[in-house]
Amino acid sequence: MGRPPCCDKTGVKKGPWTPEEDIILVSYIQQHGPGNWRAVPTNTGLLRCSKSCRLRWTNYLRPGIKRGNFTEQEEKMIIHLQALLGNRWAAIASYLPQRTDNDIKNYWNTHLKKKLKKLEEGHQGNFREGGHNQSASYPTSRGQWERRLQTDIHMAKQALVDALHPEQPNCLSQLKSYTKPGQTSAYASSTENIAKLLKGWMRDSSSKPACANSDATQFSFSNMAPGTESASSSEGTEQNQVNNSDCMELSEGGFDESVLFGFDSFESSNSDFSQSVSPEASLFQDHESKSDQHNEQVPLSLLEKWLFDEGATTQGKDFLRDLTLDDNANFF
DNA sequence: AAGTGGTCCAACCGCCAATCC
DNA sequence: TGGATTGGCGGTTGGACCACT
Repeated sequence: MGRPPCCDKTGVKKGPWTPEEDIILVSYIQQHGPGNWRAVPTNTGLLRCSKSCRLRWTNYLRPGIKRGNFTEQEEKMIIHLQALLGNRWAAIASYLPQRTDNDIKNYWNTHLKKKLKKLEEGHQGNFREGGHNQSASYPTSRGQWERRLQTDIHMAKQALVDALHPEQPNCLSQLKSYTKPGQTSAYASSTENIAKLLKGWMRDSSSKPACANSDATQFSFSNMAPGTESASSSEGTEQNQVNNSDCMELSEGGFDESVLFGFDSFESSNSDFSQSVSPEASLFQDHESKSDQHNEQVPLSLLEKWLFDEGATTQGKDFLRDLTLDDNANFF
């Protein structure tokens, strides 16, 4: 009856992953693609639970993950999606495909919660200083509450529109926002060893015939390439922060990483990566890419559709309907 | 230099719906 | 059909790191 256990509870290694384990996992996924996690520990010999392998892949090794500081736009988007969706980090992450739900959750818990709390306290403090006893957040009468809600919705609407329609920054400006001067990415430093270990192996793999799911598997190293870069140069911490698919021109390496890792096709193809994010996000991405092509932006309708389909709260529906009717008209 | 407290984040834990056999 | 298991998710933890005393 049922399936065999995914892994023995005994003899399962826990704790931080070593570069060697990463290499084993990534090379396995390169050959077989992500999925069937149950088979991963047994087929690779990794002393890890299948769940641990999946988490390591999705949160760290998966291609297309952007490391480093969150941009202002991402921050805004998280704040307002969190307001709309609650702590549904996976759903929120589907709108930020380069970020993992874990990253977003961590960022929310460590940065944004405090930030919003401070703002709220500051807001309340101002009210108290001004002689108001009521909480700014919770006006007592229904009329006040409704006015407050309308104001909040309007503000949220505006900020979400801002977040969804950033002035597309170029790579260098993104680069600046990802990394403070002198800051070293923990990811980069931790993957540096992986990169060193991978360096020779990847060159070999580039000459191997592509396997059936080569799209996905070549991508597997897209987020490792910066480590490779840093391994071969004395600095390059800023480069480590940059999403390679966005900023290939930053590559100064001796070989063409875009060819080696298949960056060119990464964003636009029907890769495993795009399939691995939610259908909504894929739609979203698809429209974003189309928007880029036509220099116009349409993602709001998709956000709206998704929330409607998800059975979002009536408030959310009203908000989005309002958003679509009002601000889209203004915006486009 | 050592101790302390705060911050950050990778990884684990537990729950649950979906899937398998 | 139903129990076992997987895969996905959100919450939480533990340790590394840093600033300050």
